Amino acid sequence: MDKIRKPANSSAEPRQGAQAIRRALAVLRILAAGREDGVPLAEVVQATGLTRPTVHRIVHVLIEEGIVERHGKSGRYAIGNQVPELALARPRPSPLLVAARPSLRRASADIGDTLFLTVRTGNDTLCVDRRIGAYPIQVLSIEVGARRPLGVSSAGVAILAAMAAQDARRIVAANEKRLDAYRTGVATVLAQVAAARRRGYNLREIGLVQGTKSISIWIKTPDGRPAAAMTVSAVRTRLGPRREQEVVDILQREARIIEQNIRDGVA
Amino acid sequence: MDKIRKPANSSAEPRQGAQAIRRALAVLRILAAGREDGVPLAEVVQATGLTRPTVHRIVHVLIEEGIVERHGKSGRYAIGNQVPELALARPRPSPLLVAARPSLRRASADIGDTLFLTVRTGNDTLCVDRRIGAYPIQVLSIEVGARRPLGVSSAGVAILAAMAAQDARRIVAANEKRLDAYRTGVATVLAQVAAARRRGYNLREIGLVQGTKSISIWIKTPDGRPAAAMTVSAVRTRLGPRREQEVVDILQREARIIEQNIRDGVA
DNA sequence: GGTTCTTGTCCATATTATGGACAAGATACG
DNA sequence: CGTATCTTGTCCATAATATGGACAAGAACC
Repeated sequence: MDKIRKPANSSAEPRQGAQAIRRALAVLRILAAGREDGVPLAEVVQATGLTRPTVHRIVHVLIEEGIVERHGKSGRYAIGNQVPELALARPRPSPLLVAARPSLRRASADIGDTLFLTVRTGNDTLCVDRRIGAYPIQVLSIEVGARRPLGVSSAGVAILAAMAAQDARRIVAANEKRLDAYRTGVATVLAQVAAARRRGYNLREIGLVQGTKSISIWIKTPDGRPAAAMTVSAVRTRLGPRREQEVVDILQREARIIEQNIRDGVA
Repeated sequence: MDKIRKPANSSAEPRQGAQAIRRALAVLRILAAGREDGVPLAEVVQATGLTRPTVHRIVHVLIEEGIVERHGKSGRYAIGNQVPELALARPRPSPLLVAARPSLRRASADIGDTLFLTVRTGNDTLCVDRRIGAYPIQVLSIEVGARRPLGVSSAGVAILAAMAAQDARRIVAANEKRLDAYRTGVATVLAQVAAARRRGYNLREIGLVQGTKSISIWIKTPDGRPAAAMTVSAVRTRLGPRREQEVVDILQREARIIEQNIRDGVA
């Protein structure tokens, strides 16, 4: 009699026996979003959906291990020294960054406004590169290292727009608890995603900073899933309809080149 | 009736309720020592002292979470992309690095041989900076990011020599299982530590690479505990007794300056 | 086509992590 | 200066989780 076997863990069904580790990582990712300033315990509780004793325990164990630090005055929790230390084990920049570098240089020179490269990491977006353009007014709101729930930033909406609608919905739903903090919600995000999907790129008329406008173009890996987005942010007056189209053309051209580089294994 | 309270967790008694998380971190640190190439499962088992099913489970959960990667061909496990991503949350270089930078520049210029800055992290040493000197023959064996059990590298011995003998013994004992891989052992290491303590710095006549010689000077934090070491490595012929003393003088001068910078909070 | 590696999986079990409830500081307010 | 309202910290009985012994399946080597 044949035994019925599970299909050899085909990367979808979650492996069990490590709840605590997964939770610790969820906590870490929330702390990462707080950058240097860190995050108060209550906010970690809210964002992860875990109970307070659990978060407290996890965070304090991570402190003992040097993975998390606590800011003296504020009592906020932040990513600790050991994390960059562990990161040193990977000396080389990510393949994506290598593939994108020449394009970023070119596009930044051609456009002259601030250019961001934002990757998807789990349910977050993470800004991994920023190029300042030649034009004297630059939008510098987002810094390298900035991490947000997918759906909050212009780049995040673009990335969601480039995946199957169902996947996008699942991710946004998973981020629901975290969206409040950014004054948005599941419905708003999904509407933006739908609009971006129709348009072929994402346009944000009202940036996080008043009077700015952003254009985001997605970048897909060979398997067809979006891995990143390039975003141009500028004061609104710099991005009239005509120039908008110019910028979109440049970004789309470069996005295709980056995708080609990834396929060719330029890394 | 007064309740007897534990002394408010004075940083020594280990907090419990997170065995799995601690184990996962132990695994990560071993993987970090493997750098890009990674580490086979069996070696992680050996180094951590955990059972194989446990390590297997931990490692695979970390893969699902993107914290660990697996190298296609070799099947070795290595630190994954998400770790540097998390590290981006700490944009600023460590205070120690800031405090040490000018001294490294000066010492490298004065000495002309390869200069390393190595920090202690847990029970490991981690090379965080390397300066190539002007002399045409340079010892480049150790790279930035290299991680070893405390006691294996010249810098590690120096750091152990600068702490209370008892603490040093405890750390070396904790690393016992990992020392085999480097062809050394508890007794050898402790002998080297004792010699370095007497001398005031560490001297290694036979470097990991044949025909090289290393000098390591420790750097202490204001609380008196060693946090790092500066090491000069050169071909043996470059470091006769006279020049050895010169190099030691320079390194010791700069070590004191770095310690002063740390005290003054130059960061 | 065995022999010896290393890696992967299963599952009963004991150990561990969990979270409700309570406590203690901090900060604001009348 | 008391008390109300936060946020953070701790305890401990209990359920649920992680554990590891035993077995299985690939690789690699001869």
